[in-house]
Amino acid sequence: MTYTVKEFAQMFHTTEHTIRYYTDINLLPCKRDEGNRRIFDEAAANWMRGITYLRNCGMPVKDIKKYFDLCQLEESEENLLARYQIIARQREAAHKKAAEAKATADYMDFKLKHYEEILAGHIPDDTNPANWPD
Amino acid sequence: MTYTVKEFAQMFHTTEHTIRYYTDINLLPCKRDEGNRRIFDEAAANWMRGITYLRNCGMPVKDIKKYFDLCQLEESEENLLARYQIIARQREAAHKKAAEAKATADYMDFKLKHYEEILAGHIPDDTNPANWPD
DNA sequence: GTATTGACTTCGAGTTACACGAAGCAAGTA
DNA sequence: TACTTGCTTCGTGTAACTCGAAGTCAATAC
Repeated sequence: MTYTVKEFAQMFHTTEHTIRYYTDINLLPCKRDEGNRRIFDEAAANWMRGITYLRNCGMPVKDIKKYFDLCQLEESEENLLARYQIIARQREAAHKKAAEAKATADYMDFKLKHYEEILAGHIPDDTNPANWPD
Repeated sequence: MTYTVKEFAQMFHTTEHTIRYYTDINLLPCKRDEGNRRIFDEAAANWMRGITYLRNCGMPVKDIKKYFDLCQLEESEENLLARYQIIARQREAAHKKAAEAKATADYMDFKLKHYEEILAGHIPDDTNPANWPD
């Protein structure tokens, strides 16, 4: 099973621009068909999945590239440990982000309810941000 | 109670650069002392809290500015409804982000455990991203 | 058989949201 | 008096896209 740029972008909920950008900077490997068009296979999809998760951790593309370079080096205890530490750090970052995102979602729930109260006429419109609660 | 740029940045876990940037683009209001230095008060802190949450929703600073402009306009049913809809949309975005961040954190947990298994010698090193599981 | 359409290509410039560093001023300390 | 600290402005740099122009190529429309 192979995919075009368009299909690949849809699979990962991103844009064709981004996919091309990743291939151009050699972050995402791809082959070409007779017409020089990019084609992606399952292996590329696995790379892309990894990229997506690491980007969601907030990891810069340059660092992801370095990590993938490590993954493709000959295996050694040192190399393995280095990769382990990278993943451990990114796991930490991911949990931090998740907690922050949860707090934001909770606050927005509160905020929306507040607006609904105002709209229902139960409380006055006090939405000027200078008056927002702590 | 008033705050300097440095204090304000620390309060919101950001950088002085960012605080100055926000004041420069008139997103965050601030006064000046006799020495022309920025000073922030509780009202500014409330603004900044709002900015922080809305940024965490993924809202662009330009849109946040527009929202704050609405907040400071004369009150009307139309205005109120417009603000309500903005907040509703951002609440949606926040929940989406939170779910995504949770999924990422879960995946990174799995990934780290996988590495720990490898380090413990229970399974071989199969970390080449081309072999990552679906 | 030509024309048009659609999907891809490259390449260079633009955008957002900061990040950084130089150079300057003002107050406090050695 | 010199130095340090902490701010100031201003202008450039950066990351990760994002967009648009211009070209290629194959398939369908007339």
